[in-house]
Formats: sequence, structure tokens, C-alpha cells
Amino acid sequence: MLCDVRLFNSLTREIEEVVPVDGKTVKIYSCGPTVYRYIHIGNMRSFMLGDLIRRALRFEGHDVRWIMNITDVGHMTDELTDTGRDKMELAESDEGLSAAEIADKYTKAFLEDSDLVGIERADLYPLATEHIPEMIAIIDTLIEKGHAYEVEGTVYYDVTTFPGYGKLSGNTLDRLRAGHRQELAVDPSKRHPEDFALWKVAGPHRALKWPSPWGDGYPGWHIECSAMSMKHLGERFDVHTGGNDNKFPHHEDEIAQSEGAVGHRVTSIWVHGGFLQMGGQKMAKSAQNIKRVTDLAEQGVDPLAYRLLCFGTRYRSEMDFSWEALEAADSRVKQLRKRMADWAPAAGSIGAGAKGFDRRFRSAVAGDLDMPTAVKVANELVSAPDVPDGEKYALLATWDQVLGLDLERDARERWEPTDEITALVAERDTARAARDFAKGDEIRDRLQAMGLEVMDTPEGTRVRPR
RNA sequence: GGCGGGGUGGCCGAGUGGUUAGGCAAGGGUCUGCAAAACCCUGUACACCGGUUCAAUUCCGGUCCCCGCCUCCA
Repeated sequence: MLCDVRLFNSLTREIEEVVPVDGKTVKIYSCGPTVYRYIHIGNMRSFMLGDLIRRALRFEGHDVRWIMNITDVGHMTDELTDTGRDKMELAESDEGLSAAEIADKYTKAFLEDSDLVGIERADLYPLATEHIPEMIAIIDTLIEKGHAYEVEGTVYYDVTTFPGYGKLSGNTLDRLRAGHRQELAVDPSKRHPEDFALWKVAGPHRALKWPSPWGDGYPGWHIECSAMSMKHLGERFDVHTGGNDNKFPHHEDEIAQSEGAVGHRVTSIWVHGGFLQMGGQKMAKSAQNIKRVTDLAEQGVDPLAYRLLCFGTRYRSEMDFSWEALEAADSRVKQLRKRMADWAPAAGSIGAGAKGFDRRFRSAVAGDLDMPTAVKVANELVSAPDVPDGEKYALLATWDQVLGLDLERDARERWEPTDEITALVAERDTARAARDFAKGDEIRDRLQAMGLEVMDTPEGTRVRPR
């Protein structure tokens, strides 16, 4: 039973069905991290979006190839010291590590954090620094086709040669001109203020640089994604994801580059995720309100609870982070796992009631990733009186392919009491049978102090980890 | 200045022209020796001002406030 998976396309502003252009494999490109610092849970929300799209597509039977770039070139010069150093280089001197070591360190941390929040590894994580020749080739083509021009070692894209400029963000050239912020100085080398750099000449202090037909330099801000997406997914692929801030200028410029170079549409559906806010502000290093995934774990919260928390909000909406809400999600995910541990999975087929829930869940997920509804359906299933426990288990275990909350954890990791606990439990049951409640309560306190949940059942005392 | 997104009950947040979102927290109840777990019940929310309508949180107009992009940025 396949649902058509539909996604909101930022380009057309409509919800569209995902249909692989090659008829076989859905190809997804996600804008990944810049690896000169740790990524935070706001970044992570966007990366989870790519993972969720892949999970949703697979869930409905699609073959999927998902790649996420790693930006290991810092593109921006350091405007404070004007030394021409980029962020990779600044991190390098701050930490006493080489650029490659910095990139390695933060790439590794990024992948570990991804694992913690249930992101399944992408099929490929291409590195920007390993695609310089591909970038140069595209820039060459753009110059040949009249879309780009060189000025003293720097190559600019001439936006007036690309009629579709602005179609993604709404920032068309006339509007950009109307709204030009006065305080920004215009680079005198550009033919038009809206032109952007494809390749930049290396300054005297620049260490991260590569030879090119225009002299030593480094790639512009957006060309890496054009190069890596088309190299690994082809000149026509299906889905491109990123955070809302990538829309302009990054993706607008990427469209101009890629389409300008190959002469046709490259990406079918553009998907952009809303920001995570913290204290009414975008979570960002500059706002000093960042939290890492590891910070959540340090607070005793399962990082997967953050995943459930994110599912409470539609991916396109901004989301407010609060510890209170995170703890609510943490309680819930732990509760769900405990419930499942009490249910034996049903063998064989499921009944009509369960099928109805499954239909609702699938249609929510397939309908532009409506996870709030999907989670609601899961909640309703858990307390549905007319669905046998075994079927609930079977369904939740299946849905977890999309949810990725490790709902079977408690059921899988059968918890065994130690001899000490078993002895205490027996002692308590004996005391209670003799109506020695003072002693029974005392033992209960001890068990609770050991981090256990103590429940009385018709069969006597039952304990499990809290 | 240009482009775009918001203001929903204690918290996070769906959604809709008239009928319960959901979760967590809180209060009450069933059960229990007391608890816990489980189950049941409860809160009468939609920034403000007009307008349209039999009926608006949901549509229209205006006001206030918040946030994002326009510069590396998920």
C-alpha cells in the first residue's frame, strides 16, 4: 500500500508529489554543516528534515539516494581584521590545529550528534575541498556561456543574464534594487550590485587557496553545492533541502549557477525548514543561545526526545525551544517505550481498527510530513480501547521506521533485576502479605532510591527502571 | 527600504466559518493499606479594533507587537 509522498515546493509554493525524474530512485541533496565549529540543535532540525524526507519516501516504498555536503571551506573573509583569512583558518589558529584537523574534528562531532538524534547516515557526505575541479569546470562553462565574467582574478556571475533570477526567494532584480540597503558598500568590480562571486582571488594572507585559470583563489559561496549536487546526483534530481536562510541568496544563486551552466532545470522540489528559536530569537552563535545535542544529554534528556519535540511542529514553521517542552517530550518517549515493553507484538495480520490507524498515520506523513498529526495518531492508537495490544505494538514498531524514536528499546533490552533487587522485592512482598506496611514502604523507598519504579500488581511487587 | 513568516488555554504547539487537536504539566476520580502504574473526568484558549455573516479564533480592512532573509549562517 503506497501513499503518494507530497512536499511543499518553495519554488512553486505548492504541494507536489515526489516523482523520481529517472523513474527509479528519488535523489535528495541536503545542505549540510560548515565544519569549523560544533553544530547546534537548530542546525540539527534542518538536518533531520532531510532524514525525515528519506524515511517518509522509503516508508512508502521508494528507493532513495540522499547526500549531504560537508562545507570544509570557510568562504568568508574575516572582515574584522581584513586579513583575508576565512573561518576555517581562524578556527585553525584558535585551536592550534590544521584546517584539515579542524574539519575532521567537527565533521566527526557532527556525525556523532546526528546519530544521537536518530538521523540515519546519508549515502554520501561529499567534501567541498574535494570538488574544486568540478567547481572550476562549472565556472568555466558559465564564462563561456556569457553568464560570468572575470575581474582581476575574481569571477562574478552576471545576474542580468539569468531571467529567472529571484524566482525562488521573490528577490527579483527590480525588487533587490528597490530595497537596496544603503549601508552596504557596492563592490566596484561588479557590473551590477546584485552580481555574486563564483571564484575569489586569494589575498596575500590567504592560506586555503587553489590554483585556477584565474590565478590562485578560492570558491565563492554557492558554487560548491552546484558542483557536488550535479556530480553525485546528476543534472536532474528530485529534492533539495536546507534551512529557510538558505533560500536567499544561497539557493537563489545556486539555481542561477546550475541552470545557467546546464541550460535546464536541475532540482524539482525545493524544501526549506523553519528555524528553531530560543528565547524569541533564532538560535545562532551570535545570539549566544545555542545548545548542542550533547547539552541535552547532559541534562538527562534522551536526545531522541528532541526528535519527538520537533515532530510537534510542522517543519516549515518556526519552533520555540524550551526545556519544559523538551522534558514533556522526554517523558512521553520514555512512557511510550515502557508501554511497548508491556505488549507482546502481534503475529500475523492486523485488524480493521489498526488498519484505520495505519492509514491515518501514513497519509499524515506522506502529506507534506505532517508529523504533528502523525504523532497524534500514534497517541490515539496507544490509548485506543478497541485495538489489541499486540497490534498496537506491531504498528508502532513499523511506524518507528519513520519516527526513529527507538520505541522498541525497552522491549528489546529486557531489563533484569539484580539479586539484591529480587531479594528486596521478595522481602517486601512477604512484609506486605503480613500487613507490615511500614516495612513494605521502607523497602519501596529503598527501591525507588535505586532509580526504580515500584508498582503493586495482583502478582505482587513489580519494579522496572524509571 | 525590499522579500517572507508569526501572535492559540500553565508550557510546546495542531487546526477550523458553527461540533474534543495532541503531548506534557495541573486539579478531581476509579483502583490501592498508602502510593505508583493504568484508566476516566476537568479547564471553557485563539493579540487589539472595526466589518462581512444567522454564526469568526478561522474571511476582509486597520492597529500593535514579534521573528527570519536581504552579509557567513540550518
